Amino acid sequence: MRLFARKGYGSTSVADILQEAGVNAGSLYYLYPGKQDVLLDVLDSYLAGIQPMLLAPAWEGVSDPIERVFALLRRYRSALESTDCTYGCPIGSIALELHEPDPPVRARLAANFDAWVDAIEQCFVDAGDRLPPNTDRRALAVFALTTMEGGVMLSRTHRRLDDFDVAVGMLRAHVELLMVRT
Amino acid sequence: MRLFARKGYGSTSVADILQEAGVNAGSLYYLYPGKQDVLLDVLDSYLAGIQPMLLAPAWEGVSDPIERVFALLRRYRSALESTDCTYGCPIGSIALELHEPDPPVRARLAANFDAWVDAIEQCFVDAGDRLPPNTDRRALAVFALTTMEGGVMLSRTHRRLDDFDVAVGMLRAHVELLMVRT
DNA sequence: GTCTATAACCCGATAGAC
DNA sequence: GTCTATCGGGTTATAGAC
Repeated sequence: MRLFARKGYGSTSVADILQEAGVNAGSLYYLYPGKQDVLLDVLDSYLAGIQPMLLAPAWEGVSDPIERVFALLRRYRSALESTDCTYGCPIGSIALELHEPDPPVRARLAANFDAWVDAIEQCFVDAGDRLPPNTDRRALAVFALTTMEGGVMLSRTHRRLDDFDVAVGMLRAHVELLMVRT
Repeated sequence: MRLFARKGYGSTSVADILQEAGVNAGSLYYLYPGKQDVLLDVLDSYLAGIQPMLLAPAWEGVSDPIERVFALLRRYRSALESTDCTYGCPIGSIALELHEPDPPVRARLAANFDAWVDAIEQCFVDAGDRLPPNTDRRALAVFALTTMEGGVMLSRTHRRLDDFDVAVGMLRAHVELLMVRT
């Protein structure tokens, strides 16, 4: 998980994994048919960890549903900040690294995105009548994800937090415009 | 350019390039010191092509500056549509594929993003007083780029246009909310 | 289950003839 | 300038001892 996040899937060799794990080839291939199955396991772990490893820490002490959206985005900001903007979202990185069909991999990437969007959609649902009644809360959640992923991409490229902050700032402006107009 | 867009940089071998170009190794290495220099040249070509190859066709018959923003986004939608959502923005793909520092590559990716944002910023500037006077037009342009890149990422992963359309729809909603409030 | 050694292959890059 | 042939090294995966 650590290696795929830092170097991507293709640039991580099996030898890298063996060294990082302090294990020899025989052990890995005893557990996994091949390298791709390690990735599948990693992606399953991300999915299983969304609630306990991502949302729970991000939302500690934050009960307001709208603020929870931005508290989650702040987690990604912290990841960028603490790595000098070298990595943000590992799912997004692998998603754009994937060029072959690879259905099992893509299905798990999609499941991760879906779970993320589900959680944020629920925040906007919980916001209730603070948003106009006809608000498409699912669409807002998708928009939050595209904003985060796009912001991470630009910040990683420019090696500065600016673009991420600008994108999230615009998202907040949009949500606040919606709320004002209720 | 074609290969890097379809398969990414790492997954494109020099042999692939030679075959696609109908050329032998000696010729390529006579012109380029190595594979990475081919990428640099490709990225320079993208930059040089932004106006004639991307903006000009997108904006043919579209003079309204706000509509030009969405006409450009429609080009990316077409790219997704005509490839069954297998690729969208080649610059974004390479940007997230890049994990080493690689300053010369990153500088060119950044230059491509900057040129894109510059062009869209100019659209929002040209929109003049249709937007509130204190509108941060640069921020709006960055937001348009993150929306496109995030939308492409999700649509590629899900292999459907939905997420791209939702993200762009939200961006349009935001711009229209701004215009209504003038 | 874990080890070491290695098979089989593909990679980027080079040498040297023409 | 372009060709063919190949070098040296890294890749995933496997074989077989323990």
